[in-house]
Amino acid sequence: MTSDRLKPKFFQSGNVVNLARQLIGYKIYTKINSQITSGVITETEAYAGQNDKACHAHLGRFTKRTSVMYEPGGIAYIYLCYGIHHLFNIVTNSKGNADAILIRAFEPNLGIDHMLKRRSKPKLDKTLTSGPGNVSQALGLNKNHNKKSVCSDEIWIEKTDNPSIEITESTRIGIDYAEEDAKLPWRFYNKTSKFVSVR
DNA sequence: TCGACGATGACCT
DNA sequence: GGTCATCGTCGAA
Repeated sequence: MTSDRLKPKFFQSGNVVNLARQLIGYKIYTKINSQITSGVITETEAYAGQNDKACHAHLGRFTKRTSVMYEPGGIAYIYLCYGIHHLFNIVTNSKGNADAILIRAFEPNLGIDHMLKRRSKPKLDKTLTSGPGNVSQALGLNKNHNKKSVCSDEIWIEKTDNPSIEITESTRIGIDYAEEDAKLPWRFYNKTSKFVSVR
């Protein structure tokens, strides 16, 4: 298994659905207060800018919150949901094209003790890092990391060559309001992993 | 200003 | 299966 750190150019591709699929099996790292945590991404969702009713920036909606999504790919979009949960997205595509990938789950690898502490949990189980709110909390991410690069020494992603991945596609979670776009198969997960929020 | 509501998760039965 | 905590953002007034 080889590893390569992804560069911003990787995230500036125009095909967010392809990128979301590719990220399954890649490794996400954060280094917060010199504590390194990492894991293998097991679940993602694609949000395709203005043509996607589920995306915050659909129809070119431009507000203070969504402005970060219009930046060139390779930075984080983190926002608060239900007043409680921070959701971690990666902005993709070129400047002006507001695409993003939501990271919904990963499989813990390094720094599990730090993640347990952040999540106030006694031991490792599936709920540590499945579900987008849990992902951000385990990695130590919050809205202070909004708009920061995901190709930096604080947050980065490594390409891996992992043959045991079996990718399944499905509809996205929690976006019933998006009408026909709610049916798009833009959620991807690794079938062989336990660390997936919904099957 | 203000009211409605959400890309959820934890805990209960 | 169901309930509910909890608050920033947005758009209407």
